[in-house]
Amino acid sequence: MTARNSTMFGEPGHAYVYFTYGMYHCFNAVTAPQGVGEAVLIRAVEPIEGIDLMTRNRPVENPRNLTSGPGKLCIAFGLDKRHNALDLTSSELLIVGAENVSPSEIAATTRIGIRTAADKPWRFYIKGNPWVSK
DNA sequence: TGCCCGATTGTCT
DNA sequence: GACAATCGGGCAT
Repeated sequence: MTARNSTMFGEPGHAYVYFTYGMYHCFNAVTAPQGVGEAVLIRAVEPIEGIDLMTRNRPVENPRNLTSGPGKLCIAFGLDKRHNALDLTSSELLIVGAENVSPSEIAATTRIGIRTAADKPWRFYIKGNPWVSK
């Protein structure tokens, strides 16, 4: 645990937003009890509402390019370090509800974009969904 | 105090 | 498919 990643060791259900590559932010959800360093990186989302606002934040010609990466979706959502440690159940930044996706529709593959533990099957997405990151 | 590199992205070839 | 952009954290001196 360091000062930078301390929120990942904090209360679950909170946002963990960190700055990387000198120009991008990554949005994670803390997923383990306090004291355990665990979080899930949101690598991509399917834009449904507020697409006009997202496009203003991140002008792109193809909507498929709007939120199809961890850095991209933070730009489109306007997320930065100010949102670090926000409560994802009761703040301005929420993760709500869920589509009724059955486990059989969810694919698990090896992780991408990293060197450490790249062989772990910890990358999850809805099979056939065109909004998945690459 | 110095130095390397990062759950990336966009651009150019 | 290779590479530059860009900067603060984290580890080595």
